Amino acid sequence: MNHATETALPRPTTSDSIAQALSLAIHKHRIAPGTKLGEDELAEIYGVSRTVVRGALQTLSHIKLVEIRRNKGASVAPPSIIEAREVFETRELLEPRTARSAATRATATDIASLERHIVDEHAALEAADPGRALYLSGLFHTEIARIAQQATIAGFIETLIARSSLIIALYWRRESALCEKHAHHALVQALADNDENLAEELMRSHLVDLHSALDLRNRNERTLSLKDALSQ
Amino acid sequence: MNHATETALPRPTTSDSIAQALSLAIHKHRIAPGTKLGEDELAEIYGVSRTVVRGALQTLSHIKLVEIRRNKGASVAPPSIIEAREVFETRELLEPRTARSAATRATATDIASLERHIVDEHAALEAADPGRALYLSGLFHTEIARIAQQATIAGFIETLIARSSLIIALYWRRESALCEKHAHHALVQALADNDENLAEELMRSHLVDLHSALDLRNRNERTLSLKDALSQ
DNA sequence: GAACACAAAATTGTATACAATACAAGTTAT
DNA sequence: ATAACTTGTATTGTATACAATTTTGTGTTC
Repeated sequence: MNHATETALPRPTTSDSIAQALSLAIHKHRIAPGTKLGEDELAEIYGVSRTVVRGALQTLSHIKLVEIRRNKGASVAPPSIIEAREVFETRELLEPRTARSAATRATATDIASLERHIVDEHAALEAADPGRALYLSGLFHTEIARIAQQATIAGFIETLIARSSLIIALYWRRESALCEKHAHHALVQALADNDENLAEELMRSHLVDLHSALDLRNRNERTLSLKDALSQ
Repeated sequence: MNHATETALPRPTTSDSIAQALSLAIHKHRIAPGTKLGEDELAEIYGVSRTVVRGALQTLSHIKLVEIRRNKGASVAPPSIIEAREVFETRELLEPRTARSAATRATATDIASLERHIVDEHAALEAADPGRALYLSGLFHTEIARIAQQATIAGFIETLIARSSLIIALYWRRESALCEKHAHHALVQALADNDENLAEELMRSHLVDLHSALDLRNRNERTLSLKDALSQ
């Protein structure tokens, strides 16, 4: 049914590349929480068998980006308010400490990489592509975790950021702008100066800002759900 | 070649139950790190198709209990020294805080459950079943995370404990005894008294004790040695 | 006897076929 | 008209078949 099949995607061969593609689409808010992810549908879109799609969906379910219910299939996970609180509380526990480690270990190359991220992020905002901006914003945090050289914690943070994307899709208050530009920039400065205390504190307050920009009283029933979102 | 009689098999039907069974066997040190987990072999043992086994292995690889290399198959993960340090550092970051929350929230039922765990643990030790004792010891920590009512962190801790089991298999120093009985008991007491500070501190020192009972300078190759395997 | 080349076997990756379950529509009965 | 039941269709769960890759074994050459 989807004519975009040809133009759709590079050439994902393995489950992981499909998981990656789906993850990206979810991060960029091209697929909304709750959207059904039918196996046949995805198999056709990506030009592979259901076997491969199934592997990808299982991978994504492990990081709680998708929810699989037995005999019911997979759909993009819609985090509850409780889960949303937990995710941000956990981020507030892990990331400041990680930022501190990153400040200790950051090299010139690392700083350059982070600054490039920020430039891209600004470009996406100017191009009125908030989905991409959000995705890059998450990548920024992931990158800091990588710099901290704690692969285990970095992995946890990565899943928390993925879930944050879903949470933002559901609970973000329109009123509050994505005013992170400043926060990220200041953070990079602290890392460049190897100022551990400042980096930790900046990260903490940045996360608190993010957290408080959510409306965790009731869910935004932003509707949507068309699979055409996948035609990159 | 192992025979089906070795591993206990209730009646696993789905991937998850097989993952559970394998996970248990690994926790109990019935399967050593590095052991190859052939798909056909497992499929025959559990009486299911490779499809199902594959799903189980993928699940276990997500929590880093098994390692899957493309076209090479799955084997029980052998954590490196670096990974071992990371895992315990992360536990030392997460679990004391979690114990604090648990102290706040623990109910009489929770305490009873933990005490039952301890009794089982002692029983396993008396029965000279160190594998089961180790498994129950991990379950004790998992249970505390559950009591703390932070499902997200509890999930992280669960995977850390699973990996700890592998780490202990590789790096545990024979000299240091499993002297946790006391530590666990004191911890339960603190939880029962809702003494948050004490619970946090006890958990912290307990983890430090565990950590220091590891020899993280070079890998113990005993579990992989052929002669040991054949001498029994 | 060691090293290389190549063929055979075994194992994993992927696709397809079949079985089981859930969902929707239509029928009948009260 | 509503409720319960039945049947048909769509979707997921599992098994099998085939393709691709790695590993193993053998034979040849130096």
